[in-house]
Amino acid sequence: MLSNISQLVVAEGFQVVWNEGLDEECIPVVEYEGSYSCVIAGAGTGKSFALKRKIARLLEQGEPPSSLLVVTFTRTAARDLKNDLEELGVEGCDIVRACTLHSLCLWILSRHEVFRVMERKTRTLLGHEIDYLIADLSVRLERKIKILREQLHAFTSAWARLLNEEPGWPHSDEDREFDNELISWLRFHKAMLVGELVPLTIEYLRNNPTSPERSLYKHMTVDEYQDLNKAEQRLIRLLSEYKIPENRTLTVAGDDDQSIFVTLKYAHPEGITNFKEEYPGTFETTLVTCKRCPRRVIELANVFLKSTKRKEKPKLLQPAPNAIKGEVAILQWRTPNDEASGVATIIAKKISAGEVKPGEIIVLTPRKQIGYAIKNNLIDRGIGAQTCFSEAVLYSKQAQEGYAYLNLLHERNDAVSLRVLLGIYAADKRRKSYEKIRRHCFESGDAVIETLSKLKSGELHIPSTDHLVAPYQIICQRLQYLSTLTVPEVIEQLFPDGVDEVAEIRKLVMTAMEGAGDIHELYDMVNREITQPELPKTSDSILILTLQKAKGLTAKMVVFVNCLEGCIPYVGRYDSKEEQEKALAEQERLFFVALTRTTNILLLSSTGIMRRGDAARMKVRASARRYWPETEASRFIDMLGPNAPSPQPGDDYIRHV
DNA sequence: AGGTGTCCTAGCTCAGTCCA
DNA sequence: TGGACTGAGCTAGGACACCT
Repeated sequence: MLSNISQLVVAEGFQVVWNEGLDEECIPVVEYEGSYSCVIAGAGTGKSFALKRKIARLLEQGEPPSSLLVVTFTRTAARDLKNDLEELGVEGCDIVRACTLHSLCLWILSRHEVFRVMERKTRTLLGHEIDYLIADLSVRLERKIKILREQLHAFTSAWARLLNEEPGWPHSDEDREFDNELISWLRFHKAMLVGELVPLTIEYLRNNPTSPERSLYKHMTVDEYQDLNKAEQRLIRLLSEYKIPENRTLTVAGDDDQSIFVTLKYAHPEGITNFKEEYPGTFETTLVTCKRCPRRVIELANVFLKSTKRKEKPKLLQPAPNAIKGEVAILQWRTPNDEASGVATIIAKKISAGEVKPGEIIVLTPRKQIGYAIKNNLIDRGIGAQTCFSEAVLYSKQAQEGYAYLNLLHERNDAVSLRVLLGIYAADKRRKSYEKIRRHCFESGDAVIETLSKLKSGELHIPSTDHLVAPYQIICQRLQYLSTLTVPEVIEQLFPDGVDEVAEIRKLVMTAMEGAGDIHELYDMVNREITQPELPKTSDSILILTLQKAKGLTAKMVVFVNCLEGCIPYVGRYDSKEEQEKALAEQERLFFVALTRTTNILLLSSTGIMRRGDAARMKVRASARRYWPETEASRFIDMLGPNAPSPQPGDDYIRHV
């Protein structure tokens, strides 16, 4: 479809015919010229395609590309969008800003005025760095680590949900004390929490109504709007409501049925269903013709939506007129090992029969463990497979240490990395001594690095800080040495080959090195990869991923493994019934997303028994009293209705492939 | 002498594991 | 199902070093 259009563009002298390749349902989305439009688009209804066309139309009509902003949910989506626009051959598309909200905020905040005004720096803390923040706060506030963690969680969630703006938001003195100490630590270390990015950007924009960022973009497009939290939706509002330039437009698109980040990121899916109330005069379109899924899948997905009983009138999908019938099968295996090898066998058979290519297959799993098992089974059969879970690259102390040095080579004054290195191999992170130094810094106005240098030279004396001076000396020497080395030599020093603890980060750094000219570029790339990982671009291997990662993906064949009660739906422990209901609703949407990824084949697979220990670890519900208890297939499979294929033993299915 | 901080160990809790 | 075991992660407290 795309190649037709690019030919068309060339043939007609860079004039895209807007309705070419668009069905009737999507045309109004592209043509609408008013201020606000909201596209509620069911799975596979061509929402992204329509948005792209709208952008192309704006550019062709002479809107300057620098006045266009497209916010996507992942870096992968932003990259794909730009590639597709380029393929369309629209002039100026490379200048259009297509990025995630995260990087938009980083960009806005890192402009010099913002840093000065806010007295903050856009240096976000990673997971292990937060441990040091907590350790230091535990000295200051004399509270236990566990309690501080809870308070930190409450702090970020309140900001994400804009709770602090609601009247009557209960905020105890203890919480306020925590907030103050937290902010003080962050200011001192010139750092911020990822969760603060959006609230700080909001604060900046609100306090500076004439800031250039507010009038920078004339046409804004936000994809996956249902996955934004309240703060993020507020930010979009701030960026779009300023009167200059005139005739601004805001287009949001998404699907509340596919909102899967409510419990994970406090997403606010009501934002899209209530969009027209919040933005009066909104032109709302609902897309229901699914151009992705086969008839059989659409039929089952609709039955599922109805049986969740979440809405009086569920938004049902319509098959496209030319939709194929497709294939859906529900398989059951005896044990998890049988499932892993059976699924691999099916995939191998389908590939050798020429039905699908490896790059057209995705395996969805609610748990990593079975994902790894399937990957190994596929590789044993000579088929390329890649797991793609959010693995902590910085899980080991050595990796954290190397990363901190890399950080310091990039920015010598990075207080967070210095803090990490000072306490890294001490069980208590040398928090008490560090607190002394911090106190001195507050009184003298010196930075940590200056204080430590003075302590080292003997110019200054603070009792009980010798334990910090010794590591500081080592850090200085090491940095001195590292700065004389070339980039590849630095990598060999920090992340040596053959050391298990740094193998993961070494892989990442080596890939980044290919595109990096110097240590600063290397750091930028590594940091971006760690904070905003991208899906690998593969055409010849099977992707094995979690449901959250599969957001926005399409594949010819989708295998959903471990379809077990307890895995999906997984409802953790919640205090209130209300929260539990919310979690269940999200699991239903997750399952709906899984169902609607395929263009041809959908396999749902589960096992009959599982070792008790494995079941407990994976939170699978298992019958009692046995070492190999029986497991239950997910209740969601029953909710596919009487027309769903009946579950069959996996081995029977293999015989018929 | 008394205070402070580190290091070390014992002990606690919790979750997972394993078995009758 | 229930009870014993194990290991991880954390904390409390003692021994020790160092400072005032």
